[in-house]
Amino acid sequence: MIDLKLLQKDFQGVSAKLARKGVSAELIDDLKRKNEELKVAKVEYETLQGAQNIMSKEFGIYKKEGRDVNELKAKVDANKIKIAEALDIQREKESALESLAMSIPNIPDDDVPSGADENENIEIRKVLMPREFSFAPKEHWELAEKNGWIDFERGVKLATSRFSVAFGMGAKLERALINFMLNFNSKRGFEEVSVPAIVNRAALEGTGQLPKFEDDLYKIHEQELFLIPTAEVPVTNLFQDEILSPNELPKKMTAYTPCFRKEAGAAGRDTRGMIRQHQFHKVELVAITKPEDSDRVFDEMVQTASDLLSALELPHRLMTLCSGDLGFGAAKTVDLEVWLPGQNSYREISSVSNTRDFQARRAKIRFKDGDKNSFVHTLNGSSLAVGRTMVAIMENFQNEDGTITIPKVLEPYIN
RNA sequence: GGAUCUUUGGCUGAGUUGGUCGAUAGCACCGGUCUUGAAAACCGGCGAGGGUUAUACCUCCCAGAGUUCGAAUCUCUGAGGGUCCA
Repeated sequence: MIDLKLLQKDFQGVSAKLARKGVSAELIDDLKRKNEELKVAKVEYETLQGAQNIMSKEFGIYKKEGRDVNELKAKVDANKIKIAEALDIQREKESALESLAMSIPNIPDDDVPSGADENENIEIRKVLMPREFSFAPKEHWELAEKNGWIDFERGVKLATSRFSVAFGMGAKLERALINFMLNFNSKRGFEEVSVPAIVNRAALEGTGQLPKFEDDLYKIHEQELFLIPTAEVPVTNLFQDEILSPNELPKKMTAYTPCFRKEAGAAGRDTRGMIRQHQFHKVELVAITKPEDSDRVFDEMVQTASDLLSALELPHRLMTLCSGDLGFGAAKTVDLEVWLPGQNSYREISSVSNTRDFQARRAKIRFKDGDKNSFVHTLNGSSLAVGRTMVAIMENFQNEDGTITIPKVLEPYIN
């Protein structure tokens, strides 16, 4: 959630920054007005409630002294009606403000380039050059089926489209990658955690998936629970509503979970293969830091993901997302795109974001900052999306006869 | 699934004949005295959000609703936890 105090203080600045993310000035103006209206309503209610408290105390004293309370009771009863009305108004204003505020995205960092969409993202650097093929490289779905690694039809049979099944070496490779990634991240100082893949509404509100993106989530209706779209949700919310001690920061964690996404807005995109599945595996990095440390940890996370790709000998490039391509909660994002020779293009395989205090404010994650309590910064990044890593391995390590060489670092995990 | 108990500030834990209780105490934590330094001891501080220049003031004792002039304390519903019976 954006900082309403900051909005009140610097309306021009905030709305200018949000404009870069495509939020209209009218919306921000509306937010500001709703905030002011709530303040007025609160003062009204609190004044009445204060009077009520005083009268109630008097009432007790009157009783004790045996004085007549009829007149006081009449006053108190009259005031009570006004309080009820004032409270109704306050609640109305409160929910109006909240539902609007919760749907406003985070403010992008000043150094994020302006742009409308992914075409205006800026390349930071390329790491490892794509190999030269002496034959026409195949796409991964062809290789996957040919080697018997992935069965797309049976996934559809079991569930619906965009589900698949891994067999034999395909399944082994998946498991090897998860283990390799977790170990790699652990060595970089990220503590391994294992978390639920089902969470409640509060958790998803905390990280920003709700209330706005409910259509993208699988929901268990009878219990108001949701399948997680990313481990970012449970891991970040681990500290929801907590005040952390400064000496336990930064908290750096890594978690493997399955992820579930409806991909509601992606009809027709990547319908073949395993680039865009409803269920996929991912190893995630999450960090909780003091505000002054988040830039440093952000770089660390980007570097970790990039090094992971390098260890797997996968050519990739780093992209700074422009303002228009930035996710809802992100102030800054670097995407890692892996080279796919079969598709002859770079495709996203990891996305590292700094949300600053946006999620912390929603999830109420704070730390003792001297004598006051301040919001932490939260960061998240994939390292990596397992399915897409398998795609990258298949396409980059394919041989002319359609067989696939396993990257050296994974050998100990396969055998 | 049935019965019963329970849910208080980081933790433990008072408070349940409704009214100076937003709340006792211990531990932890922070500051100080003492010490070469540390420990112990002693002194002081110590829940959160809003609001204010700062006070005042308002809200929060699992969540929600109710009774009452007034609820941590009473009633109902729900959620979590314990125990017993299935």
